[in-house]
Amino acid sequence: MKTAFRDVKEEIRRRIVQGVWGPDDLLPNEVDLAEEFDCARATVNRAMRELADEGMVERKRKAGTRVLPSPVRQARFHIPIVRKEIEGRGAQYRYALVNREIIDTPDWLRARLGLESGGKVLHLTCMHYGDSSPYQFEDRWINLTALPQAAEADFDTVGPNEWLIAEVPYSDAEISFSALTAEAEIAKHLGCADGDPLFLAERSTWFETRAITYVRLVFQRGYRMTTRY
Amino acid sequence: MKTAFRDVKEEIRRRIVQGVWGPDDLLPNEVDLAEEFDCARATVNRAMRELADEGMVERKRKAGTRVLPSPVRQARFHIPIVRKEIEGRGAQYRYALVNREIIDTPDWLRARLGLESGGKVLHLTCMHYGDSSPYQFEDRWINLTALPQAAEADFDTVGPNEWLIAEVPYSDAEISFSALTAEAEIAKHLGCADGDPLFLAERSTWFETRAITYVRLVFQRGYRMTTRY
DNA sequence: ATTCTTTTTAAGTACAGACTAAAGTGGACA
DNA sequence: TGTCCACTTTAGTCTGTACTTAAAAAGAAT
Repeated sequence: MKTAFRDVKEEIRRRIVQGVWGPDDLLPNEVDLAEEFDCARATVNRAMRELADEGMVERKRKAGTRVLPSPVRQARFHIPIVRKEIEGRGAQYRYALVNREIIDTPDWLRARLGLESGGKVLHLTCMHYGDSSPYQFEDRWINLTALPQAAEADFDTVGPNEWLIAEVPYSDAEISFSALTAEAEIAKHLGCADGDPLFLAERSTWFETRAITYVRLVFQRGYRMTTRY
Repeated sequence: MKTAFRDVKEEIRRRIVQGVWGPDDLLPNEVDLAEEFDCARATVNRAMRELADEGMVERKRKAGTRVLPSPVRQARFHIPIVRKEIEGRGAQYRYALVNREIIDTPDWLRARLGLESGGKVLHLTCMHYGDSSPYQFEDRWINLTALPQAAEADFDTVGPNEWLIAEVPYSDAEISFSALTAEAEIAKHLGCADGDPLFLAERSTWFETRAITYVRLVFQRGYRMTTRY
């Protein structure tokens, strides 16, 4: 008997999985379960709290703990750093800056990041390769009002992602996945056909309400973002 | 002072965000932090454990707790039940069965689900609508060896997803997102143009190592799967 | 110097007890 | 009948103590 709370958690999970406690059923309260499992209430509490975290049960004061009807409500995706992802596959990582410009912040970007009008942004486009074959196209916009030092940074050798990680301590972010069609330029960069369907990840990040960057990551053809749960 | 552990957690998070403790830095140990915050070690432990869960720090016995270099490593996505998602937008949900057939399990499906050869599967295609406009195309395969009762179920009125939730208590799953091109049939169902890029979610589920179902969910044009963290 | 062993340190877990805060329940009252 | 408030139940949290375990560091043996 190594970790009691894990055992309790797995036993409760087992009973839910096997239908002993069906959807919307109310579980026994913590005191009773603690007695049944012969452990402290805190132990049962931890087990059930983690099950609630995972979306398996719902807990409310006084109302008790009940089994949620839908099997799974959430999945965790690990958002990889491109270089690590490529190296993790045993391939050689290569980065290249395609284009760099400083321009007035376009309206669509101001709207997306919630910016005041009038600032400048650094617009970078770059490519990430694995063993010389195109892996990801990066279209990056950095808010120079919040990060003026980005204008001086050397993005010829260091990718903007890694530069930002080192420069900005931490941030809130919004990420979304969707699909898009490769048009001429992206098709050329990614070495796919014009019109191919591509997987797109977009991320906006803020540092304490100040918008930092917005990025569009277009993945190679056939890319799949996968997770188990 | 309502919840001490939350305060501790937010203060630690603040220090990391603001760079007081930078990437790869070692945090003070639990005993010291407990003294600083004037609380029990268990309280600090809970705060740091949750930060570790969120991917902000890494904890190792003896080695202590250190700040992880990359700002965010993971994002949680809520996988919605189609009906709830549509109703949540205030739209009227409608479901329609497009096709139903029972066939020998195709090889690609056996490979994907890790099945023995020889069984039959129920293949369903259906549509989900919100306010009469197409929302999602569902291409569902149910393993009749594991779930023979599916052959008798009435999928004219109940969607396979909701039927499965009620029938199979719980399961492991693998989910992946990618992009695909609308070909004629799907374009017709989803009311988009041939060749449009569409967002695809695929999910395989198992119940205690027995494969239950594989489903391809093709979303309406322009669908975005979004989360904040 | 290298490898093995022991020690030490910091996190991981457990528990009993206590108090808090929601949220149903039911009764008093208008 | 309907509204509101006191009561009760149940999860949420904190504390202090104790013991366990992993792993780094230091020491010992080769």
